[in-house]
Amino acid sequence: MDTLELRELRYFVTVAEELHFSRAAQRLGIAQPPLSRAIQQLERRLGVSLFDRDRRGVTLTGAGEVLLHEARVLLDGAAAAARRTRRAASGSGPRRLTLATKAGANHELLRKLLAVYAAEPDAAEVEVLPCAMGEQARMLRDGRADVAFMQRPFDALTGLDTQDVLTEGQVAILPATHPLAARETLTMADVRGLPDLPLARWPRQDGTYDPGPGPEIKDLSQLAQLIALGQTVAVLCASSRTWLWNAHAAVPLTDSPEVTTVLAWPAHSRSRAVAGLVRAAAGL
Amino acid sequence: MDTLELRELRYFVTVAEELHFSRAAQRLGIAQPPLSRAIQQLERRLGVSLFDRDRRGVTLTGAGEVLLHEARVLLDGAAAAARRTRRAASGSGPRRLTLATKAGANHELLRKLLAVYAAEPDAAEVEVLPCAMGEQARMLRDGRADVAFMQRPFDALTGLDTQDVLTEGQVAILPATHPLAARETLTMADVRGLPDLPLARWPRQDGTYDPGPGPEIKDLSQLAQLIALGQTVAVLCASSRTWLWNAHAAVPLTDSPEVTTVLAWPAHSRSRAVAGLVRAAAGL
DNA sequence: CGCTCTCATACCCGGCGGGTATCACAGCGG
DNA sequence: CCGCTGTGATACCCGCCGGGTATGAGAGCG
Repeated sequence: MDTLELRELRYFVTVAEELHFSRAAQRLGIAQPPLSRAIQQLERRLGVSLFDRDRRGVTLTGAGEVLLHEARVLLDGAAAAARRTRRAASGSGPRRLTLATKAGANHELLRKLLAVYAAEPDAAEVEVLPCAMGEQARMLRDGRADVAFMQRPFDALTGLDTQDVLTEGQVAILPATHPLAARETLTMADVRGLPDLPLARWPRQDGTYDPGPGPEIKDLSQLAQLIALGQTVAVLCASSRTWLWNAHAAVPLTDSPEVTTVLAWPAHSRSRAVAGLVRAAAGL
Repeated sequence: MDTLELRELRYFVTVAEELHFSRAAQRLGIAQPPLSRAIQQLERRLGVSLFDRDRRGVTLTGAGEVLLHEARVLLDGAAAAARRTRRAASGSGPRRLTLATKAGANHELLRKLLAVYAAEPDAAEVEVLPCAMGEQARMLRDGRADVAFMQRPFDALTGLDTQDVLTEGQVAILPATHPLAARETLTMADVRGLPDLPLARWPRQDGTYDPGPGPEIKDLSQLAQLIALGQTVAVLCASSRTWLWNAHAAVPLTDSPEVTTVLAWPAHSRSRAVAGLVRAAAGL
């Protein structure tokens, strides 16, 4: 019948990644024949062929590609479900929330939100978990966090629900000694392609960087250091001013897109505590 | 270990719904003892107790509530994954798309979108599937449709990604013979609480209706009929004008919230065809 | 033509998911 | 106070299925 099992999906994903039954079996810690059989069984159940095994190797069919993606989502979801359940049990209970946030971003706003929320009658205890650059989305998706501070349009918000909290412009952060630091405003064209000061590069979702001359940034303290040393410029949202050093200068950009800080949570969350926090955020 | 299995989750959900092991076992078509054992095993695996079994009945623990919700999402996801995989295989392939749309809404816009998309080099064939009121979301979630026309803020878009297509005001649709039909504009206050003409009521997500004097609407043809008969008024987005009868009159509302028609698709979709359609929609 | 590398097939075994019988316990009516 | 009823838990057995090993069947290749 219809009754997919996660074990089969785990097997399938491994084979689809390796495109090689023996290697996949090895990675799974089982022998090759049972793996072949499991995949055949899955194909029979779905009534669909997932791999083309012709001479010279195994390839995914169209349906296989679809299932590969679906299966990954499901497996991640299962791991998240387990984690959320464990967290709900282990002391934390529904009376405790974990909020993930960018390491260096907007403690003012967060403080205000937490203060407003704490005033609610049945407010949960909120644990704030600063995390690396694009890490919040993963935290939410895999169940380690209940809610997160993120930024549109930078962060990938797919599959998350959001509540806008604050919209603001961006500023260029440059060394205080740089000639442009004295200007009242700048344009993107001004900061892009300064021969002496390449624009810093952020990691994309997958952790890679697009090519360019600027340094590859891993976290804010590193960026701050590099700017102070006069080695790079960065473009950040205006509230980044809160953590600037003396050696930094922030100049508003007139033509950069606006950045909206949002509170984000997994689309299917039904936690009362999250709902309360969102209500508080909506009222800011 | 960590290795949840869907069979266990199915069992768990059934017990959680029945709050009674014997009845749950009956519904599952197995005997009670294996079911008890399966649940115990699940609890052991998670290291969490999911039910309180004291004298007089079984109740969910906090962690149990969390897992119940997570498990339902996962099981729905698994069913959707199977459906999507089968659809991807059965002829349709990635070269075919199913678009769900409200029965009577905005064929103009849809025609334009389909025309623009069809002009793309590798456009897929699009099958349009008109469906009942709030049905599109379910269609997307359970894998029967790839993409849908929906409306904000009416439809529940949780867990879906969207591309705005058109924003417009709302109009009151009333019998052509009604005194207010001659007015240039109306306000919400005008149409709410007309003694002779109660406002039509739409189903909510769960299929229930909020209380009120007006008739409970199931589909547009029914609504059109009732308005023509002079039995009700409705508030709809401006593009509803396309399907009006002679016996209807549409009068713009000045103070009703704007309605945005959006193209929506499951948050994790990676289909090239969907992406193409979204691109076409973005360019409208 | 064999050698090798693939995945599929054939076959066997042990564990686990399923069943039946029974227990332990709580409420309850006599 | 005592069975009776109905709950979930325990004990035990069985058959199937997931796992293993050995081998087959093609395809490339020296």
